[in-house]
Amino acid sequence: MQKVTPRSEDYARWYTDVIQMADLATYAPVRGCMVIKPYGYALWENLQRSLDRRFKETGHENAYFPLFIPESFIKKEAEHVEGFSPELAVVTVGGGEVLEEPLIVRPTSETIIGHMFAQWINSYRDLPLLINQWANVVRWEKRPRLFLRTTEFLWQEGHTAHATSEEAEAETIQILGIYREFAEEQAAIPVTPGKKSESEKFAGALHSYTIEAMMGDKRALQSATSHNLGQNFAKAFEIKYLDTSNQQQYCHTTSWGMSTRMVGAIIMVHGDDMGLKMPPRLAPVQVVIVPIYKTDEERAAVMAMANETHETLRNAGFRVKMDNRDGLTPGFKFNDWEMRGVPIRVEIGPKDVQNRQVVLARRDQPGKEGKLFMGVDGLAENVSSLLESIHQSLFNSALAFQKANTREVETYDAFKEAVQSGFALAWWAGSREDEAAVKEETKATIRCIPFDQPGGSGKCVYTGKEAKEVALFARAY
RNA sequence: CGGGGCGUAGCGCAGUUUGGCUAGCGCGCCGGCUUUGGGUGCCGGAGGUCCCCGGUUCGAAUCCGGGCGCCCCGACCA
Repeated sequence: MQKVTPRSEDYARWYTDVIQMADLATYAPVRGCMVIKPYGYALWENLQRSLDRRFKETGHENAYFPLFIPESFIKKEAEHVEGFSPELAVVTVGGGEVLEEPLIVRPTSETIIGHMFAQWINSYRDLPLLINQWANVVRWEKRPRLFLRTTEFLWQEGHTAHATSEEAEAETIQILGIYREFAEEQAAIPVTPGKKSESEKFAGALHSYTIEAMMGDKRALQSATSHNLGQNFAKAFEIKYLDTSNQQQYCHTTSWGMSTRMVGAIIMVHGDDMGLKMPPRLAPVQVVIVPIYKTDEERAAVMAMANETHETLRNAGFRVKMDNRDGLTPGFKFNDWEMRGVPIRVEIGPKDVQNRQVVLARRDQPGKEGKLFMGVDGLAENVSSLLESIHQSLFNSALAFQKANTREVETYDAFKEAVQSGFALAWWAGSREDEAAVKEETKATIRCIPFDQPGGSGKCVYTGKEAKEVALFARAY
């Protein structure tokens, strides 16, 4: 097995190396598409389970809508069609015959779900309608990258309808809170929640909200979005209800999503030159056991204790893997599991059998410093607190990195320097055109207007006009 | 869509300039021995439409023409 390209040498290659060497995914024989391998899919499933639980706890229900959307549906909302038409995959032939109306392979499902909502909603009593679907979508991207932007990707898309503008806004914000909580508490990724600028918002939305995270190369990644669609789609699809005074009213709708892109975030936020670091709460394998022996005699004793340990930890509810592969040296296995990012490795050798102890090695502290001896008694408790501590340490170092590379800037010169490598926080009162000019000159865009504002006012970093809000700028994926 | 690179074993590549013997190497894979507390070593073996089509030639991975595909950088996009 060879080593990954160091991050400092070529970050993009490091990223694709890690994905393939850690066995998360591989290129498919179709341009821009990937095969998610079992280890990568297991991570996605853990992520899915965790998010799904949160959606259900807040009253949402899962459903499933068709992969194909009639072309005319896409065209009903003006901004929506303009935003998405360049990246649509279109089916024109079915069963050997040219279709009367082409079918779009869904790039997102606002339109077809809007069409169904119009039929399902009649009365204020039908509201709110809170639906989520887990699905694949297709966007014909010009420049695909594994997990970050693949032609086909997996995601969840929530779609809700409400009686009032206030309720729709509250839903949009609530969901963003769920995404933030998920990112921080499950994936150990600190994020900046905020509002999208006019030019960055979703095609057809009133407002878009986002959580932005800083990757290991100091670029930003939009990790999830939540949109208040206002009445735009309700009007396009006639989603109406009768209010208590028997008046027809348009609904206020929302949509929100998190995708397999999140896997890319996990790789780029935590990974190092030895490979992945899986956040413990989502890790497909939380603990790997590596038995070490020379003779058959040793093997019998070591395996007995290794199996006992395996069972103890499994019964305690951990995701445990026994690496009893023959013919591979311990050193090889250590490196292999470090590449895969398993948070805790348990080493058991003849010496440990004698002393009724094991060696625990933590992935976030490489080498000897991360190793500690631990008695077999009470192992499960110790593993539990160690996993917690690893989660915290991953989160803390990601947060420290983000803070160290985020600068508050007042002049445009300082701004330009800051966004070369990192985030810049700056007062902003510019127009859409100003934003485009900044992008042209620096490649940086407004990632969001953070919820967390200093208050008061300041001087816009670009126009010099009086500004009431601070924007977060960065180069983004 | 613009620029660059590449297509030869599962993966990474050499060979192509200057056509010629049975198409090689490393990793991985299979078998055996050896080794095992930080990427063991040795021996043997399996594995190929040299991207595709056409042409030139006694002879093409190699030369000529056409096509296809993928990757990277940029523009676009969320």
